[in-house]
Amino acid sequence: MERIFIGVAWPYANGSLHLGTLAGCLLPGDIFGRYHRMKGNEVLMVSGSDEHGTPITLTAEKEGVSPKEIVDRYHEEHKRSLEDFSIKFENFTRTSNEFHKNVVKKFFLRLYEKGYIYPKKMMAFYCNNCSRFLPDRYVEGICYYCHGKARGDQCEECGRTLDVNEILEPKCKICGSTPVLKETEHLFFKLSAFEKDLLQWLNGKNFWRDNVINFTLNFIKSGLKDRAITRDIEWGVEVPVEGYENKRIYVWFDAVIGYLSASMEWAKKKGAEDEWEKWWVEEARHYYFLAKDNIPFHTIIWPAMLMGHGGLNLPYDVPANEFLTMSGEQFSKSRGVGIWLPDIAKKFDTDTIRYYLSINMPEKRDTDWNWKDFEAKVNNELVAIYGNFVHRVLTFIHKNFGKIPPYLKEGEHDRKVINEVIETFNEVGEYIEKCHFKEGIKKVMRIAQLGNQYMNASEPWKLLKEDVERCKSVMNVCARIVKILAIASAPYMPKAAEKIWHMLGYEGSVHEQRWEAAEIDENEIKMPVPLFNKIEVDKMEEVEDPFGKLDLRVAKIVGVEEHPNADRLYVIEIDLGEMGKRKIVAGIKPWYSKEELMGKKIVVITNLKKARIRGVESEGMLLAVDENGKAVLLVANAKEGSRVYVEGIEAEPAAEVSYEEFSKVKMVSKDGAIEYKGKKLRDEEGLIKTDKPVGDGYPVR
RNA sequence: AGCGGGGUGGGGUAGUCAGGAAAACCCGUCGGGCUCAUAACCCGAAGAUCCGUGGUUCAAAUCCACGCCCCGCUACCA
Repeated sequence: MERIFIGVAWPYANGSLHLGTLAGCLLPGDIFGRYHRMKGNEVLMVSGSDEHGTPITLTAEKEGVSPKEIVDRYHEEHKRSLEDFSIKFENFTRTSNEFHKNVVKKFFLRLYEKGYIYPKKMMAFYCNNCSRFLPDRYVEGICYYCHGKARGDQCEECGRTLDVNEILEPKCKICGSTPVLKETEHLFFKLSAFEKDLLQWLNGKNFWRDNVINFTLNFIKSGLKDRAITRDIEWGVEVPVEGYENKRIYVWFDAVIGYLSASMEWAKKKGAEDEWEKWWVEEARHYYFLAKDNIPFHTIIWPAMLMGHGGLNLPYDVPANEFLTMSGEQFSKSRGVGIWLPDIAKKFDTDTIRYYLSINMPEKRDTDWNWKDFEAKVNNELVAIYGNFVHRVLTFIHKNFGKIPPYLKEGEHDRKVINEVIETFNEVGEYIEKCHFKEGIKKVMRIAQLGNQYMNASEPWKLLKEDVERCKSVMNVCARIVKILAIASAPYMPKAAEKIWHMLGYEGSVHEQRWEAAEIDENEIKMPVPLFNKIEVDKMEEVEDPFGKLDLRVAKIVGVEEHPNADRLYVIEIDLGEMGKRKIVAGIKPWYSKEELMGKKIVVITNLKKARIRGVESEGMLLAVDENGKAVLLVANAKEGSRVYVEGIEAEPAAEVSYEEFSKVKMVSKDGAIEYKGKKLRDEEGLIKTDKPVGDGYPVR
């Protein structure tokens, strides 16, 4: 028997859970946990809602409620989603509860007393208007070096890490006003002190996934910096040090300690207060399930914190996953790309989703959630191979015998088939143990396939008339395969496995069975009901083409002025017919004179988020081909204000699209016209053309 | 910009670290079989310059070099 600790990354309580979290963290953790419980190992699996930090306070302000209300809402919703998707934790708790806060404070103090936490003064942006210090990502400005867009402490253009005084024209992202630099003192965690110990610890981790170990080693080699672990906010865990009453512990620092506090809380609720020590102090293997963006927290920061604390177990393995994408696009709460667990749980049997995410898990690379593929895999694999095998066996037995028949007369292939099934069953377990969940579910399906093949070859429907004893024997073997299938699939599809278990006439729960390829008993069986139904993904589920969100129009240039503070920009007045006139800023001055532009019919995106460009507001953007940095305008034919489109994509313009969304739409030059996904851009009168000849394949911006 | 991961039949993936006969699996397509079962299941076939170029080797998807393309991370999106 072994002790297994399973930590699943804490979902942030600022929104609903989406499929990415399920595919990358919750589901692999759950499969692993369920398997080990069946294996007879002692499992402690914990996680909870991560409820502190600035984003939550901002959401609260936006909605005019308290942060507590926000986190209460999402914590409850998360718990419901976990139940919907059969994710079983020993303890799923939350970071805003007092128990957790106390553990964090104790942990913090211990590091403080051991000298791993020290104070340091620093300069930070303070917004007078919002009356608060601004976290890095809420400051936007211009990079001192390349004059590109700087977000927080980093320039998005040149990638340089910026000091606060290297950000020009800083703006508060919340209110838009200019923040000032103000001195503040924070407590820092001496991460740098752990470099050697971390490297030594990582030395034995050559069994980790390539991406995890390489990324981690590289991260350490590039130098560990001490990080501030307090913030100037009110929402969070109080700092247990005098003079810091107005500050709170930084959210990531408090969240990872949750693994420990949740374990302690579980023991306490159980009435065995010291039992957490069995996992944290005594020998136990610690696994953490998370996605790739979270790697350094679990392979560097948390281990360093544990080392600093002393006497606690470090991670054994961190099988981080890649990302699940949505038709190639990354899930994003801010951009609203994603599928939310509460929504999808209403529409489909959650085991079908667990199946698709298991067989399509982003273990080694990003994988794509594709609705059509989901439909195909559920219908052609899960229903047809797995569901149908169970159903044909059970209905045959129910109809002809009423109970599972005994094994009376040997057939020549029986032994061979059973051995192969058992071998495959064992492989399922081996793969799960190695965290190769995808391979594991494939082996589960292999068991069903073996069953189908055996039944086909044995033709019990013929034997029923010719040789009943042999028929019974064949069905005994089939029933046993069904039973093994139920056990093998229990970690992956807990509800379906349980249904099979009961249909086979067993009492209790399949989840309490031992993980073994057991013999079958002569149970009476109930009227079988199909396990899964075929699904149909209606059009609404499919994400519309991002092109459809753009509102592209023909615009006539009616005025051109020079931009007051920029030498490459024009401020252009355009006429959009019925939509009226408006001003846009365009960087085409080096290539077009004012006279050339006047009266031209061009293509403009009108629902792009308004942007202030060097002090002048631009209400849209003109489209041009970027030929190695040189702009070439697109020219239209139809009257101003009319739509520009490609055939076959329905135009459903969003109220507003961000620049990022726009840049996802990849239009390129081709034969003097513009193509999107191989189709030509056009208006009512004909194709959109380029103003001047341009080579093929250049992007439109 | 730096770093990490990836590019394998029409789609989705395994194989790559330890190089070796026919590049494996699921879906789709085509042909056949069967009828117990949710038009299911079973068998067979077609279909791949394994991103490109060059190199090492008796032998390269696999090792090396260069290049192209996708994704992510860079400390607050799983």
